[in-house]
Amino acid sequence: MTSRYAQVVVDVPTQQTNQPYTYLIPDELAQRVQAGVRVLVAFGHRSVLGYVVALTDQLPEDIQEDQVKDVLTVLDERPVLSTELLELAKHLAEKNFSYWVTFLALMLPTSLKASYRKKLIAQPSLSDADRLAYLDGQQERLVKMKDFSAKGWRAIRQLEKAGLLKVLTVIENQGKVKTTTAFQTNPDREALEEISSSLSKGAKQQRAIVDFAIAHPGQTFSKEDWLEQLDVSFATLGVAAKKGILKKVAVEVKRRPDRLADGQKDDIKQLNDEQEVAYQAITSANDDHQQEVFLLEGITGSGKTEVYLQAAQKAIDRGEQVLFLVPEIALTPQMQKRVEDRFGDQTALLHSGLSVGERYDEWRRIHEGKVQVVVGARSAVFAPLDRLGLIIVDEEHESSYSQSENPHYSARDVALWRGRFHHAPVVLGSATPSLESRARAQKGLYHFLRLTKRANPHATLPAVSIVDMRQEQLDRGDTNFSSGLLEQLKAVLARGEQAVLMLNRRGFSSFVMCRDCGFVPRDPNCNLAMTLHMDSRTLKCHYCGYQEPIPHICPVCGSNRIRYYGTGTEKVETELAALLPDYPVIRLDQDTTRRKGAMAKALADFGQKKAQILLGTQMVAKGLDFPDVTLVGVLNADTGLGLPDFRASEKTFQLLTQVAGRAGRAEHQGEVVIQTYNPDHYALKYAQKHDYEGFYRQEMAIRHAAEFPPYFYTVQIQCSASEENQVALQTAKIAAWLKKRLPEDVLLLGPSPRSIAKLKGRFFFQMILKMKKPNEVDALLRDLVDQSQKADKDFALEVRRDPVSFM
DNA sequence: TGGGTTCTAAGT
DNA sequence: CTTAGAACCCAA
Repeated sequence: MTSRYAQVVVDVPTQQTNQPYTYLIPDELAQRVQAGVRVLVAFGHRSVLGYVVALTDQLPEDIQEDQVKDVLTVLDERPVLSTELLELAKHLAEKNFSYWVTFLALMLPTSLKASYRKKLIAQPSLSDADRLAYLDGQQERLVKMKDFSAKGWRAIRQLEKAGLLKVLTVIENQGKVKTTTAFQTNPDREALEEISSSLSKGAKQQRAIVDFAIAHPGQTFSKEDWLEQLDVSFATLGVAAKKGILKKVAVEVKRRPDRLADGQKDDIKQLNDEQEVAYQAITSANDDHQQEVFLLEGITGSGKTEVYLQAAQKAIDRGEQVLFLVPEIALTPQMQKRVEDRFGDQTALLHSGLSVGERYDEWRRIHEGKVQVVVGARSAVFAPLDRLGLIIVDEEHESSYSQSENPHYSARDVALWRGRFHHAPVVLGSATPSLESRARAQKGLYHFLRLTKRANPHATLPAVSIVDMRQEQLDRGDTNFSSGLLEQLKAVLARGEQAVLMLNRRGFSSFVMCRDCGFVPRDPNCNLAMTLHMDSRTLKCHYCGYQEPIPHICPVCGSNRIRYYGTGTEKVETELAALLPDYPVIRLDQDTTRRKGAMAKALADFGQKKAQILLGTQMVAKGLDFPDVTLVGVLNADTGLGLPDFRASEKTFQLLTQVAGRAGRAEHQGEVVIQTYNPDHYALKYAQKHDYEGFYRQEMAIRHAAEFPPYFYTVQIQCSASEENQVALQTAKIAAWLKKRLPEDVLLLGPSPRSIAKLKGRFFFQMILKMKKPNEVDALLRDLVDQSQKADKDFALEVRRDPVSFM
């Protein structure tokens, strides 16, 4: 029994259209209209793409039968979105102050997104002049909206009204299927034998083809296979096709992203007792089909990956699928390789580095159910898997899991949602869990698992030393290399081992620091590092807007060496070349890795020991595993601490722990040198001792006292416009409007300008709300978003729940 | 979002 | 009085 109506969410991302509309399903489309297919529907005075979110036999109460229009066409043979994803999109739109349709579109590969075209068709009485002007002299023409001005379109509508022209809306399906030429053998044996007998004696190749065809009746082989198997040319195959021995056919080939697997099976490693406990816990949760979330806290090198992979294998063995999320796939090539080695062709890869075609094909392999494991970055969390049995979120603390542009969402939260939906266990893994997750484990909301030993029993944790750069500067002047680090570096190089040097350059933010005592000016209200604004010659707090002039003398020690802090990899490279002229350096930063594949090449070169020194930004901290690296140097641990963000200590601790984990992963003892102007900072002290738990306790106490997450929830309201006065004024108005309506226990901080007040010709202001209960102000914020949308066009407002950074 | 309607200011 | 552009509104 088919339904009468379809509930359709139309591709018009606005507040007043953020709801399903009811359309009549015409009889001839009854079989094809299902929940999750894309359709073309008439909407207002035009045709738009829509997503069928449900089928129904009932009309909404306030809608009359005669108001309902027909579904015009169906674009998909089978649903592209499952009921799970339809529901998830709705949930995310509500939670993140966005639109249902925005998330529906986000879940599909770009090639399935709507691309509207107009088809102009000349009618017989159209004048030649008009035909030339609008149709290039053709009978019909496909055009985009922007091909004509408003005036042009008005003229076209006039012609349409006069019956001289027809205008149709077309939706272009951008998903192009790639094909290759193949040849199918004639299944008719008798016909083949007849052809065989008619061949001349000299036609040896044709005879070989016929014999092969008789041996493999009705089978299809790609042209490459033919060329290889029979050693014939493409032209010969063409002749065979003409004779009727073969049939030329087009076969679909799926574009695949580059594989890193080299055909070697990744060995299944013996789990140690801690790994075994974790593995058992995760896989038995899978047995009961109870939804459970695991926080797997394991020091660097403790073999979390092996636990993931074996748990994944178990899920696959019982016919379930695995979703494996990594922060940025380009930065974790070694992880990608291990998954591919272990699971081979059952794996699909999804991330932003793929071409549109590759992405579309990988998505379709998943959609067609040909894949058991999906590895990917943030957006892969929407992979169309319908038998999910395990979700892994590796490095769960990474901020790249949160999308900071519209629509905002956190892939980690989506993973938890999908885990609940499928009753599948979710494993959040990290050496340095986010405080939020660790606190939930503390409360018993997550099952807490710990790996405290390195998986390689011969590998020990590196010895970490902290170098006070204030003293170094006094002794040796302005330098990026302390004598201690330089000495150790020379020793490592002499032994033929390798070193990783990290220059911490997080964000664009700049701040002021005293070179003598390490003092960083902080604002008196929030105790956060203030950001340098050269244009106004002031320091500003980005939470509360407090500002003061740039000091010229350090208020603590009286030194005049208090100034802007920041340095680049290039500068360091030059200094390094002067200090150690005989050793080549591989540089890894945004400049050197912008080109596709440049990163992988640099890492491969380092792996083959073409250079002994790897110098880079934070990206060297992630997931690299080179056995000969025995020294890690952090040139400036402080930059992270100076960020205007309450997470500054947490991020610094995570980064230091992570980069320290690159040293001594095999038999050699590793060493880590951290250079800093704040040698007594607790984040550094705990990183030195490899003590995450200690850091966690101290940081939690600080967050509690300062009323920050995870004790409080935060919402960021960001306003922007092209005129500075305009934003300032509007934001102040909104702040006043909010203050009147906010419940007493919700705190409003700001408004204040962002650290980069002007970006791409727009000015930014922000406000922060702090509250005890997560959803206290949702209705109010929803209201605010609605109103701002209707107001001034130039003025934009974004609401971000639990922002990862307050830059 | 886009297309229609309506309002407004400039053009003949 | 006509016309072009901007502002506003609505959609099953």
